[in-house]
Parts: sequence; structure tokens; C-alpha cells
Amino acid sequence: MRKLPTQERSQRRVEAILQATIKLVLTHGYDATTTAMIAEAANVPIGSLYQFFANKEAILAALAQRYVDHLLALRTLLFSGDIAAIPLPTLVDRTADTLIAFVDEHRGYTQLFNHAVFAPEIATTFAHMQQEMVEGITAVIMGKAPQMPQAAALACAKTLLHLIQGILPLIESSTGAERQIATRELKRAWLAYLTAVIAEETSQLS
Amino acid sequence: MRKLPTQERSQRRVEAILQATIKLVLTHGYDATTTAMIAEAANVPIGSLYQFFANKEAILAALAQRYVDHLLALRTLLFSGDIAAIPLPTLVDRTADTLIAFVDEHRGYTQLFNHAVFAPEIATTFAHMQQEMVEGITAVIMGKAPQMPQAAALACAKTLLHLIQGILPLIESSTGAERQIATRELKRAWLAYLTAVIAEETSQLS
DNA sequence: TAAGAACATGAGAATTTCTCATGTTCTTCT
DNA sequence: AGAAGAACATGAGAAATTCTCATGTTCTTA
Repeated sequence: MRKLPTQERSQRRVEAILQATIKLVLTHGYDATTTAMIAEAANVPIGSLYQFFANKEAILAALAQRYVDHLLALRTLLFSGDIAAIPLPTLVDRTADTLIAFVDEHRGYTQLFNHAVFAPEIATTFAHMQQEMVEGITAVIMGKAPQMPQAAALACAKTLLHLIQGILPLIESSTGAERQIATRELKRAWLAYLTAVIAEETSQLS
Repeated sequence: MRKLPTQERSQRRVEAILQATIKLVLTHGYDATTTAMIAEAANVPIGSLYQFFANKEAILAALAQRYVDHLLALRTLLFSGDIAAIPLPTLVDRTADTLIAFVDEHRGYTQLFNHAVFAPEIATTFAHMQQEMVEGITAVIMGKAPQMPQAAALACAKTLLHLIQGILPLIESSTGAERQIATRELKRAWLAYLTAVIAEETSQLS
């Protein structure tokens, strides 16, 4: 962000800009959302928008940063505790529910994540988050299967992360019974893959 | 596309514009790639660009349409043949390799797909493709497990599609040994999930 | 080879992004 | 409290980008 808002009034404005932006971009798309529209919707003059954001992309970058911060704050919840003592299905269940709750509370997260492929600044924010997540997941896998080679756990963690990132949007965009099904399938895929990797990678050892 | 190029010369120009666009967008991002830069890189005057494309997004939409056409042309390869006779691991192996070859031959496909979340026009193109793919995958699943309820096969197909879409970028962006590993993990996740679904959904029946 | 369709071209109109000079409000310090 | 400076507000318009269109050329068809 170009300038951090220190006063309460300007913080509310920045908040309004962020909310207006994600709302407009989700409904109209990126190109169709002009900075004038954002300023209008957020009830701020266009100049105030550029007081805090260098450009349109920077608004989305700030949102991405905020989402990533919130997600990384969940690391304690996701990756700590007595991993070895919790059965794998329970672990998958809890973690999946936590992530689903996260995307529900952070509308536009998955879209922002995908949008980042053509927005280099935003991409680095998510790349950093992914690195952190991979490390956390690797640690959890090693906790469940101490005999597994580190390299195998790392590859598994990366794959699992992408698997989740691929399926979460399916859950986020569905409701009711359809959502229940999608949630069940995410957990099923997650658990089936993890179980297979642990079985195969540990049976190979003497 | 605003106007289909009928002459050979203009077809080459449109081709040059498409290639220049994906190259620039992949390296600089969407916002940083101006239509002037595209015209420059494609060696066409700016007016020729707008002869065939209504706007910047339309160039990416045309690329997306082309990619989707090529992908749907693979349906025969992916979904036909004597499915029931081919062992599941072989089926997964072949299909994965086909898709990996596809994304290698269509650089920018996965990025374009993700970019579409904030580009409504492009999104509809991919949504149509996904619908076709889900139908094809559902048919294959029913071919491998005729006892499975249609609804279960459908949910499985959707999940599988998103699982693949999530992991493919990981393969595409890697090379050498890392790519071998990522490929192995995609197939492992794919097979583990499919096997689990088939086992669970068919054992519930009498 | 005439006639019309398709295409080429780039100056500049239209739109959108973004700045900045000026004025106001808030915070801090004595 | 009151002075002084920092933070913020504001919108006209400068700068950048998108996109058009009138004019000229090349291609295709009959």
C-alpha cells in the first residue's frame, strides 16, 4: 500500500475501497471495473483512492495480502497440536472445514488467487503463502509418517496443496446439498491421496 | 472475434497477435501488457489489431476459444475406446500424459483458465468446456463402475476435473526430475481418489 | 478486368488512469 | 490552550491507454 492509513477515518475509507473493489470485480470482472466506479461505490473521491493505492492492481494486491495474513494466522489451528495422536480422517475433516470456513469468510479469495497468474505483484504474495503452507503440510505428514523420506513428504504436500486449491472453488461456488457433496468429495480425495502416499512410501522401506 | 480473417495474410497476422499476446501477458502480466505493445511485438499496426479484436480481453478470449477447441478435439482420445477393458491405472496414466502434453503444447492454457475468473466472457468459454469434460468423465466412470449411482459418478467427475485443474499447473511449471515427481503425484492422487470412490460407492449397494 | 469485399494504416477521439496543488482535519508538543 | 506539523481530502486536468474511422490498398470473384 502506498501509504498506511493511521487515522480511524482513513482506515474506514480504505476498508470501503477494498470491499467495493472485490464486490465490483466479482460481479463485473476486472477490466469492466474502473477506478471511478470503485471510488463511486466506496463513496470516496478518486483522489483518496490514489492516496492509498498506487493503481488498480494494488487494491487487489492489498486484499490478497490481507487474505494471506488471515490464512497464515490459521497455521496454528491447521498445523499444531498433537498431530500423531489425531486419526488421519479426523485431521482431514477438521482442516477441510477450517479452510471452507475461511473461503466463506473471505469472499473472492479463490478468485483473487487465480487472478494472480497474470498479476505478478499479487503472485508473489500468494507464492510466499504457498511456501509457508507447503512447509506446514510437510511437517504434518512427517508427523503422521515419520518413516517417510523428507522428499516424498514435500512432493506430497505440494500436490495436496494444489489439489485443495483446485477443489475449494467447487465448494465455494455451491450451496445446499450440492455443497455437502462437494465437501465430502474434497475430503475423500484428500484422504485417499494421503493414505495412498503414506502406504506406498513407507512400505518401500525395509 | 470481431471479424474472421479469410485471407491467408490476415490469418497470419491474427496468429502473430495471438502469439505475441500470450507471450507478453505471461512475462509482464495483464495490466502491464498494452495493446500498443502487442501490436509492436506482432509487427502489425494498432488498427489491424482492432480489425479483428474488439478489445484486449477479446484477444485472450480468442486464445481461450482456440485452446478449448483443441482440448475438446481430444475427447475422442480421452473418452472413447473400450474403457471397461483397460485397467484403471493404465487409463489414468494415458489420460494424464495426454493432458500434460496438451498443456505443454498450449503454453498459457492453465494461466488463461485461471485468469478467466475475473473475465466473464472468457469464463463462459471455459464453463462450456468443463461441462463437456464432466460429461465425458462421468461416462468413463460409469463404464468402469456400472453399478455406481449416476449422481455419485457426476460428483466424482466434477471433483476429479478440479483436482486435475489444480495439479496440472504444478506439472507445467516444473521441469526435469521435479516434473517427473509432480507427474507421478498427479497420477497417484487421481488413481487413489477414483479407486476410493468406486470402492465406497459400489460397496454400499447390495 | 471491373467491381466489390476484405484488409491495412495511423492520426486522433474517447476513455481511463493517475497526479498534484490547495485546503482541511487530526495529532503532538510545549 | 494554542502552535506547528503530519495526515488526509478533493477534483480538475495531465498522462496514458484504449479504440475508432476515414482513406487507401490488396485480394477475390465473376
